[in-house]
Amino acid sequence: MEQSMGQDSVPAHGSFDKSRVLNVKPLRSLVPLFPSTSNAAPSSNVQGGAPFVSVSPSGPFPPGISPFYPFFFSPESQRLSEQNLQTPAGVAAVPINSFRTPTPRGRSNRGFTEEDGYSNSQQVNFDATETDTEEGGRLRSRKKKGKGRLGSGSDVDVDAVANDILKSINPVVFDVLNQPDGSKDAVSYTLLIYEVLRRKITQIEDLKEGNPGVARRPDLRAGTIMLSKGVRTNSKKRIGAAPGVEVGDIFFFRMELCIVGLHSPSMAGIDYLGIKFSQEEEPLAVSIVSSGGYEDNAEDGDVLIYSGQGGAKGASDQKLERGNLALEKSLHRGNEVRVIRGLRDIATPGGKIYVYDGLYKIQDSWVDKAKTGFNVFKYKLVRLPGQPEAYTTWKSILQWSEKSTSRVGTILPDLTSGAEKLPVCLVNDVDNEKGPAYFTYSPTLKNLKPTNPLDPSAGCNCVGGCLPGNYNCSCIQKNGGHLPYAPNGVLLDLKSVIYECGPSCQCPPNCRNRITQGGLKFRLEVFKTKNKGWGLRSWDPIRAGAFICEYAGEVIDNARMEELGGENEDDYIFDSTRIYQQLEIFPSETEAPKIPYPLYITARNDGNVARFMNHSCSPNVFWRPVVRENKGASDLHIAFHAVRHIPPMTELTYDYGIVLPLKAGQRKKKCLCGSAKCRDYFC
DNA sequence: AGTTTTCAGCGGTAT
DNA sequence: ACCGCTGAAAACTAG
Repeated sequence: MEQSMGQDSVPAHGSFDKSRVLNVKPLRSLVPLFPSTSNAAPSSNVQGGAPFVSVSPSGPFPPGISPFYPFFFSPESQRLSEQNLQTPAGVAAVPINSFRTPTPRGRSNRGFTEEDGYSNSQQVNFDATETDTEEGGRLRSRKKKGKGRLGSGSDVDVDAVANDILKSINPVVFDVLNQPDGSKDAVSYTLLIYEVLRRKITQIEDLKEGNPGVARRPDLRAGTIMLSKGVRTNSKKRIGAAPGVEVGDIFFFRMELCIVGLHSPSMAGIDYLGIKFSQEEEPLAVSIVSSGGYEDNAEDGDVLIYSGQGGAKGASDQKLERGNLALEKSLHRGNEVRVIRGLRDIATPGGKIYVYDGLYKIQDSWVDKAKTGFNVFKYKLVRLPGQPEAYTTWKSILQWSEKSTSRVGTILPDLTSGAEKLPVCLVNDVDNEKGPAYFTYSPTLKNLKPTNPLDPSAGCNCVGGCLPGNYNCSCIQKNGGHLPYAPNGVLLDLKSVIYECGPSCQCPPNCRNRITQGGLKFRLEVFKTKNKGWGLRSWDPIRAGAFICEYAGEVIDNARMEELGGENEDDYIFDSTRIYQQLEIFPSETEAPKIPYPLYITARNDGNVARFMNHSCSPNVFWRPVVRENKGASDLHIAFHAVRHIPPMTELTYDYGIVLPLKAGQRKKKCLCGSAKCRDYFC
């Protein structure tokens, strides 16, 4: 049964209403910094040349390319936004044509030179004419494909689109990627670009029905394109940590490990330095992926018994060669080996998740007999001390799932009192505070006033659900001709407004165009942070683009909004009119966000988990306006999605944005996000 | 749940 | 240039 979408569901059943939690003043990350005065110029707040710009995620993309996340921007638009730093709202839009302007050679190439000595065939060339190496590669892969995939012209589409996407990346990004050593930014950019490519390819493939039986692998296609164009980081194989990849980082595809330089083989479990490349006399192991495919076992979280490779699926003895030899040599050498743990994730259907578990050393090796009776090499790896928790966090969560009592610091097992499909627990393991201030848990928007339809229609008629390629679907039309979500529900592209199906549509609740209407999909918890009051995090891994929650609360009008400034300040306001700093590299656009109309929500008295999300200048969550058709009018909601893959127990944060100009009496808050790109305050 | 099918990087070896 | 190996991943089959 579908969860009530009513406007005012406030579950308060039983004699004790647990949704009213103890009365303690919430802190969030709000510490008043300085009273707003007219000359409190934020000059010192713009660090690292990152301007506050008004960002519209819909931007000058060529036809057929819908931008995915707001981190692509043409050099032209970037220049404009810098020029218009002081008046972000008045920036002129970049004409679509300007996108097509050929990037000057020197510019587009400057990110990739031969200085790493590795990129012989990796010089970036996004021009329509392909390089020799690229041509060769494509011919070769065609040949390998043989009879498959005949006549589908999909390669042309994909390559053209991929080139257009890569061309639209800010050259500054390539400067970062081109550093011989990786960095957090480089890893982040690489993965974001990969997501864009992969999803775009998914979308293209999604459109053409047919070709059943042909394994479409957008993950591999995207990876290949990036590797061939040199859009990657840590391309030099090395022993020890891969700079920019942090212990605990999660990945959903083997190709992701590859492009960030964590583990280069696309399939094999052991990565090693061969004799040729290293100056060494012997091969040395660099990293392993432990996926449980062999008869491995782990004594505890810090010890791993890893099986060697080969042996023809257990039908013959393994030999001391390749990866096995490298592991043996590394045992004697005592060098560090990166370990990636592959896990089966229940939430990800049929999917695996890879957790970077940090550096290990090989302590022992022996020959074992497999069940089939053949020889298997075994290696005992021990985790180096002093590294952040990673794999053990997953094991802890598994334990909590089995019996909730084993979790220390639990205040409430479910602060929603059943209002959500999944419980949201309340935890404090840092001090004695018993919970945030009173509020009523409400998963939906109250006081929602459907307003003038943006694009009048009676809703769609897709009785069986909206499907890609159905151009008769009015909802698909409003989204520019395709569904905004992938089959697994992640947001595929980032228009300024997402048009979902609504009450007026004929499609069922499980329609793929109703992703934000199904309630929580991840087990979230509200927890006490060390210095920012209460915060929000997830027990489950969250993939980039996944829907997390909407901003619930009471919709208020502009007049009421004015009252809430100054003395009566409301720390639980969502204000769609704020100005947002570009996310990381983001931003693209120069026109203001095209939200249909200003939306103000207060979650002080009524709200959902979103009210606990703290601000960060380097957030891992972003929001999009969602419009749903409702009896000839439009409902507007705010949906939060993951910017990138978010490991379990990582705090969820979004950019609160800033108010320009500050209202009378309104104060700026000292930002405690601690990110390297912190702009010191927010509103 | 198992099986089948097509994947793509990279070390090693042969040109 | 090729060969061959490989703890992938999706789709399909069977139960």
